[in-house]
Amino acid sequence: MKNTKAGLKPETESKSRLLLNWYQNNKRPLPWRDQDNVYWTLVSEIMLQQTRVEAVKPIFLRFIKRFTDFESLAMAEESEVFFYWQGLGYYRRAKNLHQCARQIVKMAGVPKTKDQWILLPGIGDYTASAIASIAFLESVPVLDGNVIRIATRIFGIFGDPTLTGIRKEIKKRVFEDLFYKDSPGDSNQSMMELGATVCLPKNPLCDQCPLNSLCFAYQNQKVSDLPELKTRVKKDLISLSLYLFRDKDNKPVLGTPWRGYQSDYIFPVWVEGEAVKKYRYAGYFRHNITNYNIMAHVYFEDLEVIEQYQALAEPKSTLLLKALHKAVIYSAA
DNA sequence: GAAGCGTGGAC
DNA sequence: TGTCCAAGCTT
Repeated sequence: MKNTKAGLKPETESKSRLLLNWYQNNKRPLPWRDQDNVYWTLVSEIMLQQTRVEAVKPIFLRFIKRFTDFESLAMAEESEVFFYWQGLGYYRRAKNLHQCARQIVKMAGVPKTKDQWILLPGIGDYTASAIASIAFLESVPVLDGNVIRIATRIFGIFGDPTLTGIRKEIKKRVFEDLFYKDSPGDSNQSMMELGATVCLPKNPLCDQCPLNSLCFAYQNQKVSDLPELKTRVKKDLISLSLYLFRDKDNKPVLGTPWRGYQSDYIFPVWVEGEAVKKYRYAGYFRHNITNYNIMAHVYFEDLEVIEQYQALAEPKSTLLLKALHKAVIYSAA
């Protein structure tokens, strides 16, 4: 009855051990995985917040090539850090990561424990636990979207997982049954890897799951009913005017009179007095962000402002790139 | 506790 | 095309 490399016996082995064994045989090779580089671990964990692995890969490689370590990142200008963040969204993460590097280089040494990491900007319970367990082997479990999904299915935990009570129950069951305390880094990654590659939100690959014979949802036909996530609020469709113009310093600017959105990186604010300028209408496009579906109408001052913008080396949001594209198409026609 | 915060890919 | 959503954090 010895265990083979193909798999352990579900009847006799703990779930945490089964999961760890599955992970060691099935983990994806990732640029930041098994590298013993705290800086890389930090950068990857921040980039992976609410972002898919495939989207992170190329940007991570470019980022660490330009900013090779904490010192290199700390010395950089914020605008250049934003530039290398293009395509990931949530630019506040880049701002906080940059600040992390600047704080860390001033410290006596790199933080080690979860309690130390969580004090840094943009690092919450999940990220602090992930770094401490993966880079320093601190025995602390993580609770992210993947872990919540696999745990609610395996144990049959119903109810909104964002509620404190449900969350505590998930955490308890994970700690008791899924987390392998002697191998915290790999154990945490084993739970997340299962959620990311097998226990998918939709159409999960249950026949490939090492825990299917022990899974409540699979055994009771409840896989598509868990986790019980609350439905999102319906997004408002808004009409928005975007203006490409030069400010008083002759610098190209994207302006909008709308102040309903709280990101001055995505929507630079309207400059008072610009409304008196004459604009040409280039057309419209759709842009969907988390809480709004936007119908954007593009106006531009003249052809020169478009050329100036294209020559500008500063980072451009996707919204700005779309607006520029629309103006270029119009001009060429 | 709930809302706000981006982007690109899958379907 | 629209909808969903992916290794969360902050206020």
